[in-house]
Amino acid sequence: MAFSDNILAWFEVHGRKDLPWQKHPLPYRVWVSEIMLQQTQVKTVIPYYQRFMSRFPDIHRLADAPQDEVLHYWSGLGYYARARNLHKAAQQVRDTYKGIFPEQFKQVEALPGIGRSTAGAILSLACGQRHAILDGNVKRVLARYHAVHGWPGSSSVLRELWSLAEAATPAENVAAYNQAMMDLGATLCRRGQPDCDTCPLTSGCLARQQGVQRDLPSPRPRKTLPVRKVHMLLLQDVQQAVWLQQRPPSGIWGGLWSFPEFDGTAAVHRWLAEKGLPAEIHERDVVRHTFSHFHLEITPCHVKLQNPVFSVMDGDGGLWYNTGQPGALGLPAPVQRLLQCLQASD
DNA sequence: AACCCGGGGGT
DNA sequence: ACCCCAGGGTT
Repeated sequence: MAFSDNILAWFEVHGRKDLPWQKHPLPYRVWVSEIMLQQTQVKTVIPYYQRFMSRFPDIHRLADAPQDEVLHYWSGLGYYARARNLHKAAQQVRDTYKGIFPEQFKQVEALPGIGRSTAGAILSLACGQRHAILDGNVKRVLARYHAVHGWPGSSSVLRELWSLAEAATPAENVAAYNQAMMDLGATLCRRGQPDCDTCPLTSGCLARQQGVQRDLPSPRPRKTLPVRKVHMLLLQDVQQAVWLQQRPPSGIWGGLWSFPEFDGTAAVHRWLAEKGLPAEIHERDVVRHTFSHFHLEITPCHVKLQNPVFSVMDGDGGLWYNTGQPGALGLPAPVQRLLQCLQASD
């Protein structure tokens, strides 16, 4: 029995077939789901996907929306470049392809945020074209089945896995096969506790035969993360609105709205003095937020204004954010948490 | 605290 | 070809 027949037979019985993006798998819906699923698990994605699709039901609605609103619907998912690229790509599809998602692999892969695996996933799942995919789940299944050692992020291992993925992809039923591989990796061939006893590939799995399934795929080489410290000014006006500034278009939290940042308390005092604002700062407990490549230690500096602000504090790309009637803006997860702390303490 | 993730961009 | 970057959730 061929590898793919085994997978397909398992999928018939155990595969997930009623995920929101599987009901009417148009390219746009599969595209949005694949971008959300790139760094995020299915369970987390589902509510975001539902909200996103009800606000942006088609490519035109997404392309025509302001970026702030796209980021608003992405807030909390992380990796905001995904949302910025998705938005930009929707505009490219609108302007270059009259709003119709292209069905040529090269054209799909050329869209921002779509690489080889995502292009393959969209065109196989939505259009039935034969393309291999290689997301984290498929990497894990293949690395174990063929006992491929080494970190999948290195170019040699990645090349090997792509070659195995291409070779395993059947000519027929590619959509079911690709979905099945992702499901198998997500539900049975898990990273921590693989359920080899119920796996359809158990007899041919080399890692299982060698008893190394828990060691594959090899983990990424780790470095100790540096710590960056920052002071954030939580400036609250008489109506409890909070001053937020938009971050630069790229980099951490690109395009999202956050508190003004400073190197230390002295810099916060200087900023307040420039604006003629009172200088009574209440430092809160440090909040630690971990990124992939550093820890961020945030010292929240709470300042509550007693008098209405008459000066318009523009020119800073800022706004007064009213938590009672929140606008449609992108907010990073720690900013949302700090805003909730403020509300709770009122 | 360590681990996972698909793609973009710089050198 | 080989780095680094990015943000959450899960274990």
